[in-house]
Amino acid sequence: MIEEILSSLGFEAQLIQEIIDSGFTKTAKKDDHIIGEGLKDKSIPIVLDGVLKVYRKEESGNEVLLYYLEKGETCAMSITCCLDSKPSEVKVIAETDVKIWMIPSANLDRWVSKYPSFRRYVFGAYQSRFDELMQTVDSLVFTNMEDRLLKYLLDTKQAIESFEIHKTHQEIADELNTSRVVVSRLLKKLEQESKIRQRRNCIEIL
Amino acid sequence: MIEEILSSLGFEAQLIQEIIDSGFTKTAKKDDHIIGEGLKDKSIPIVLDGVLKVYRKEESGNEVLLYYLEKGETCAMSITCCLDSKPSEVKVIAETDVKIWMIPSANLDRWVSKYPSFRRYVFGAYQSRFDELMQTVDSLVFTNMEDRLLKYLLDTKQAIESFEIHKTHQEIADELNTSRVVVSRLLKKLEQESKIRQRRNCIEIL
DNA sequence: GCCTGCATGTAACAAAAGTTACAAGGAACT
DNA sequence: AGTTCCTTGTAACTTTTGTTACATGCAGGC
Repeated sequence: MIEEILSSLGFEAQLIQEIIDSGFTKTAKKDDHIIGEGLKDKSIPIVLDGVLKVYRKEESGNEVLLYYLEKGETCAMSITCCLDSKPSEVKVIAETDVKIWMIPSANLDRWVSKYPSFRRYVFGAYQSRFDELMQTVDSLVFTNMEDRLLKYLLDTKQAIESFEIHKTHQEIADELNTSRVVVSRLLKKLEQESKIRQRRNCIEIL
Repeated sequence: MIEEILSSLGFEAQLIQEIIDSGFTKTAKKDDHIIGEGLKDKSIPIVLDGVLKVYRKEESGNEVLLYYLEKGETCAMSITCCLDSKPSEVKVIAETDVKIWMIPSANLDRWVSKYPSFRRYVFGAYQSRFDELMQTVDSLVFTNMEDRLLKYLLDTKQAIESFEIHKTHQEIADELNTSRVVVSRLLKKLEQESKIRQRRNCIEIL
């Protein structure tokens, strides 16, 4: 499985071998912490299966969802954190049960130097994360809460590959850093606009 | 001057020579467009002197200041944009008169592969930009407009290395994507709190 | 069936930010 | 000095978002 994914990322056979020889699989259950909370693994995660979610954390405990990481993707944050040995103020949580390939960060520099495909992958990862962050900024600066919520629902649908999102209003409020009442109010509005349908613990995207 | 700066970035002598041989100086006046508005130079800018500001742009014309780039810094966006040949939705403007060293992007991949110091520089640039973006996200999600404005003033003070900021309320409102009236209101409040002093066209940080 | 706990709905209010409109003050120019 | 333009101040109001408090409703265990 790991070979398949690495190969689909365009990696050279030799690089694939090196990655397989030096890394290991890690599995985690839904809602497990992958990064943050003191877990400063000196490793870069590549998602093999499932979905991770990346949060920005504030000292005072507030947090907000930045973006999802899907199959084949990696956490650009982790790369620079590892290279710099800096603790990051992000938190990574398993959105579903996940399988992750952990690459010890010691190899990174050598691989970037040696393998064009790895350079492409790493720079591509940065590009994707920048794009996601920019979209996050957009929705924060330029849109109201209703549109932000709708974008969140669509992003989630995309990440979990399902039209049914099993979350409570409180959980959604936490990810958007707003309050449950506001989420309930706006979901009701979206329902009246026939963009979603609601059941207990479940929102269906139409 | 360019040697001095490149050397202060920790670059090897040979790399410095290559950069000097393959790039060129570009000067721009305050308020000139460096990137955006169709200028898709296939080049990476390194700031030699002065300050650049990087905006996020929306289709509908709205925009918001993301961060400043100071001496020795580069635009991480440009790097990935060049590597991917993707048009970016950012805009870079000269905050002061500036001198910039332009590196043709064709050399990037080779240098990243060949020079450890260049890898460190590029990854460091990404790290810094991520950090700045995270702070931008923080001020958007977790703080009110007054604190956002104060952070903006302090960041600006830092970038231009002066306690006196020569901008109108309207200009500040544009950079924060809010309205002039709101800025005037909050600046008055900050003045009453003795955090700033105001004169026409000038805000003094206390 | 009947608790109990969690999830959702809703009203009423408060605070923050955005909008419109107009007044007033300074600077530059004739 | 007087005119004009740009900048800032301010009032009054609307809209959006957040808060508090309480009601309703559903699901699972006893």
